[in-house]
Amino acid sequence: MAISATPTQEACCALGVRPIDADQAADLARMFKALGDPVRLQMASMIAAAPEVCVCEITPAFDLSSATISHHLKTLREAGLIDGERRGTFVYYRLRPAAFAALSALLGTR
Amino acid sequence: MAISATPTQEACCALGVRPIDADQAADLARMFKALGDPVRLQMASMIAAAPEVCVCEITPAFDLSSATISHHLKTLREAGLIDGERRGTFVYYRLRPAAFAALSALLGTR
DNA sequence: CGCTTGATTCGATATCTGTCAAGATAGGTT
DNA sequence: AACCTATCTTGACAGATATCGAATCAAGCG
Repeated sequence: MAISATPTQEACCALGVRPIDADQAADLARMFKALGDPVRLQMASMIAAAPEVCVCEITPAFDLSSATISHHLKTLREAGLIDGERRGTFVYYRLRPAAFAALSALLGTR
Repeated sequence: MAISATPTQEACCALGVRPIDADQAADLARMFKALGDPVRLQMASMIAAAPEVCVCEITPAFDLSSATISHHLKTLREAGLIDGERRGTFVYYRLRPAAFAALSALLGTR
């Protein structure tokens, strides 16, 4: 029996409602992979806790060089999870709520 | 001012409601990392689409050796995302819905 | 028991990733 | 202009990861 378009009780979550093709999988996997590092996950958590966060606040929160911090922020940015904006000397990052909502919906039951 | 227990409008999602400590971050990151590979994400999607799926159905769905398939399933299993059970010659995997619900809640707005 | 088939583990290898030091940019201040 | 600070980029390297073939384990069957 084929998988129907209407979600049946068989599917645990949206993930199972319809098969994921390779292109979608690549995009989504990039986002999950970005969250798949403890440092980046904590960064995302920091950024999620406020409307925006300055890199100058993120850097001292980790025992890492600023090069590494910058690299992780780039990874999150290129995955589409955060957005950065320079204002004067400082750079501020904020979350992209739509990206998080999409991932949440994919994993969620309803 | 400390971050209150009640989510304010500042927090995009549960991720930002309270800071994630390093232990939590490690556990959660392992789950996200497991989903952060296109092959494993498609595997999870397959498994999510049915109550349980035989490895013998998963293997031919990818252009990979069975050793590699087994390795990816182990990664998902060790991340706590799926459970495997041997019945006779075959091994069947099913999703752990609680794990997916937890991730979904973490990323979701509400 | 020996054989076959499904699945996992082992060993090897090529690639990817996290990290830092050092150099480059951007923007403000004097 | 020269200088300073915040951030990013580059280059290098150690450790992790994806992949395979071969060996091994598990279970049914002759």
